Amino acid sequence: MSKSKQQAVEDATGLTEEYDNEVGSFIREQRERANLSLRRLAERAGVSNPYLSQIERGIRNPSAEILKRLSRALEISAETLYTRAGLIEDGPAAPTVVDAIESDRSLTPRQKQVVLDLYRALVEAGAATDEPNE
Amino acid sequence: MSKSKQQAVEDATGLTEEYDNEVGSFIREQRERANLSLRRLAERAGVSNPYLSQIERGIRNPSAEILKRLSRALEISAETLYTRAGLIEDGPAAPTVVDAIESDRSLTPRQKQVVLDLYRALVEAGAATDEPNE
DNA sequence: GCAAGCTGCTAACTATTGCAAGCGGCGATC
DNA sequence: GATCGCCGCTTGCAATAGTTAGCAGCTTGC
Repeated sequence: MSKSKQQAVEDATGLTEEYDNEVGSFIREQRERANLSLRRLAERAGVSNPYLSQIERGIRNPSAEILKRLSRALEISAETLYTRAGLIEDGPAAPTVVDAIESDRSLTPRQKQVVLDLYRALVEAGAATDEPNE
Repeated sequence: MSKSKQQAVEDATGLTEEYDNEVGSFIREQRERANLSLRRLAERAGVSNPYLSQIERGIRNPSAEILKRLSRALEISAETLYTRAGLIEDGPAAPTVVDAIESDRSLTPRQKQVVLDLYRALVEAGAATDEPNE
């Protein structure tokens, strides 16, 4: 092959370990959003709690296996976490909230309706009064 | 999950689909399909060649970072490799509701919290009492 | 024959992951 | 106000990821 792929090598060796620090804070964010203590999430994911603590603070760089368990325990897709960790180039196409709720398995149709109603109500209110941007 | 059938050229490698959940044999197959020697792929991916050898034979379990570099060097998507490595579930285990809400653009962070709280509360309740399906 | 070039693999080593044990702090119950 | 339980964090230590150096085999050319 031609040497046109030097960029890839250079990129690969140069490396991307600079912005993987945000995985930790992202995980912590998701954990707190789920109202889980560090220990509870750790147990749920099958990871030791000190290690999770270090992951969240960016001290340790978790393997994909650990990330996978954490994504499961946090009920977010592994792709999202990998993207956040810089392990996947482009993020997964964000599904719409409505689609996601519709295809969810842990909710009854009635419950879906409730969540959807709330979601739509908030969107309506937000659109009328305030911009989503923080 | 049907794999691509671009096996028009058989290469007489005789490898075929022997791989199970192993990433290694899949990587080796892709490498040979690209007519790359082990050393060349290793260099291209920025990995040492003995290590790549061990990965291909399933002796070592590569981190996601290494998989990412290999996927680039092989010019296949990282998702494919991760799925092959069993690091991404293409199965139903990952509900995307949380992701969808998280990445939604029409909600403020506060509103997201509200919807997520409701969603999780319903899931919890549903799990505790009655499942919508199996 | 034999050196030069490749192929993939083994061995020994270092660096990092990931864990168990244990720390001090904070709120509740007695 | 001591004890219990949970919180997150620090500290060593075992396991393993990933390295460099070097092995044997197999061609090609001199």
